[in-house]
Amino acid sequence: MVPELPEVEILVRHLGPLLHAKTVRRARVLRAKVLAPTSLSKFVRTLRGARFCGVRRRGKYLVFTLKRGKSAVPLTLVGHLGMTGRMYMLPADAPLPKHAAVVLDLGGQEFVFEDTRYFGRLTLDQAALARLGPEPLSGDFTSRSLAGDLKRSRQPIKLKLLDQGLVAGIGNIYASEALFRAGISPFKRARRLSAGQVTRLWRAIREVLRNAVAGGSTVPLDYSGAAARDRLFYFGRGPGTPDYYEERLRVYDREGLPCGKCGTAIRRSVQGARSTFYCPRCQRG
DNA sequence: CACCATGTTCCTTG
DNA sequence: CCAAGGAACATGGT
Repeated sequence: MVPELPEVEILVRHLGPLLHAKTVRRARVLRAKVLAPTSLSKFVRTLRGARFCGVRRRGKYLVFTLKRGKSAVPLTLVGHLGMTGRMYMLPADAPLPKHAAVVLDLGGQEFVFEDTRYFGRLTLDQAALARLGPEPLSGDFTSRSLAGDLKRSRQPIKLKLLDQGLVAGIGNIYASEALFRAGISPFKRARRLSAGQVTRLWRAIREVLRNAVAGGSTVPLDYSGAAARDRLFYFGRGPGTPDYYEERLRVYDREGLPCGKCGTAIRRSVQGARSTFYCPRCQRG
């Protein structure tokens, strides 16, 4: 499962207390690509001796704040998990994972950023944050602003929801889920949504994301992915157990299975080279 | 072996 | 200038 806003939110809450007040003794970079555009030497130089003071989330990004010595200006480290990224404290005397990209020595503990596909980032560059639209769970994201932004787009609404400049943090999974919840066809052009549909979509986006955060908060998690199933991103103890999070997804990856509302088989379609899942009966118009 | 999945950036096209 | 579409990235799984 690829991390989206809820998964990053859960991770940030988990990491906050673990990193707080820890000092970076040394930064080891095994894949300089994930630092881009920051250079390896600048990254290592800047982080050495810096002390974590906060972690927050913006869209799907993790934003770490650190301070060096007595300097009043905090420095910012921006992380993104891409598709397969993981961040966690390496268990004592565990070997480094095969695709470890960055390891921060915190003195007796090691913080690891691993990423099999290396699409993720851990960088001093903040440019990506400036391109993000409003936080969906904040007051900046309103039904009115959403309506205004959708009016300017001819894209199918499913694709538009993936635009991080429209609203930050929705990915392929929750885009399908929000549209199902709102009862809107993924193929409908953004500008063609009625006022009522925009309001329903706005509400559905917030509910779907909030529920996922709540779901992930109440379940035992495995942040490293070392277990047979990665519990951070499956949110549960595995297939067949009551808390298995994927079972709470209503349409994503459920092609051919009956819709929970009407029993019609869920369909899969491809939009912009990505899978879209929807109920052809509940999501007309 | 060929091909797919997938978020973001970059490049091209309209 | 802006919206939109598609390739590229990297690796493991099918």
